Amino acid sequence: MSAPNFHLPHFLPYLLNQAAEAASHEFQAYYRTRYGMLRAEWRVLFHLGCYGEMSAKRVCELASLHKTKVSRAVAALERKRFLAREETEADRRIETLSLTPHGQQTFEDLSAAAARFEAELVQGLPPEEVKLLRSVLLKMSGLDQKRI
Amino acid sequence: MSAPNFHLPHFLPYLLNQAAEAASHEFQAYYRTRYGMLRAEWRVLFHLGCYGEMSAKRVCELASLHKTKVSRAVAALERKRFLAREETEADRRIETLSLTPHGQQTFEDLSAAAARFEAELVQGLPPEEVKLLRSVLLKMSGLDQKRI
DNA sequence: TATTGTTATACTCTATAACTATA
DNA sequence: TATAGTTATAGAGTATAACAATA
Repeated sequence: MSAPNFHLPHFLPYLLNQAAEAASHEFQAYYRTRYGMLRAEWRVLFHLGCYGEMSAKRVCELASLHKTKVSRAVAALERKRFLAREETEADRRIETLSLTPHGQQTFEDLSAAAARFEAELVQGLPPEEVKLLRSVLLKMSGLDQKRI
Repeated sequence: MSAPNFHLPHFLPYLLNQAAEAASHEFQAYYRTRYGMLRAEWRVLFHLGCYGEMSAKRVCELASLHKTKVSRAVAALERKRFLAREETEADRRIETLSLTPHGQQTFEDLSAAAARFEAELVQGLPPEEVKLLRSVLLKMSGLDQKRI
C-alpha cells in the first residue's frame, strides 16, 4: 500500500468546519460584545423571533439543540429580559416562550446585523452559486427535514 | 419598523455550522474511539501525512490552528508514538515534525475512512454540485490562500 | 528585540446522567 | 410509565497572557 493521496482541503467535513468558523466569527463577536449572548442563546432568540412563540421542546426540534442547552439558554434570556414564559393551561409541564419587546428589538438588530454579515460573505459570488450552496447545505445539515 | 422577515435556515453561518456538525460526526467518532484522538490531533496528523515533514509553525499556518493548539496536539501525538521530532541544525528553535511508521499507518487508515465518510456524504449529489460546493467553501474558509 | 514553541488559565461548547414535576 | 424541563458534571474546544529558549 503506497501513498493514499488524500487531499485535506478537499475533505468536506474539514472544509465545512473551517468555512463555518470563518463565516461565524464576525457575527459571534457582534452578539457577544453587544448583548453578552452565547451561541445557544442567539439561536433560541432567533427561533422565537422568526417563528413566534413556541415551547422549549419545539425549539429543541427545530434548532437541533439538546433540551439541556435550550433550558440554560432560556434561563439566561429570561434573566436578561429578552424572553418571557407563560404557563400552559392544558399541560402544566409546558411553558410557552415568547420574546419581550426588548427581546424583539434585539432580534431585529441582530437579524439586520446577520443580514449584513451574510451579504459581505457572499459578496463576489454569483447568486446562482449561493442558491445552490444553500440548498446543498440545507440537505447536509438535515435542516430541510424540520417542519416550520 | 415591522417584522424583519429573517429566515434562519437561510443564514449561511448557521447553515454552515449545522452542516459541518452533521458532516463531521461520524468521522469524529471514528478517530476518537479508534485512536483516542482529538480534533487538533487528527488535523496535525493529516498535515504531516498529506504534505510530509514540516515545522509546527508551518502546521499552524496551513491548518489555521493557533500555536498553543498545535503544541499540545504535537505533544499528544508524540506521546502516542504517531509522530517524531527532529532538531534543526540551522535554527535550534525549530523542530521538524514527521510521522512514525505507526503514524503513517494510522494516517492511511484514517484517510481511507475519511474518504468513505465523504463518499457517503455526497452520495446522491450531482458531481458538479459537489465540485462547486468545494470551490465555494475553499474561498469562504480562506484555505485557498494557503500555499502548499 | 523578535521568533518558536510551551505552560497556565478562563471561558465556551458538547454530552450524558440524574433529577423534579406533571401527564 | 412517559414526557417537559432542570441541574450537575466531565470532557473537548477556543482564546489569551506569560513564559523559556534561541535567533
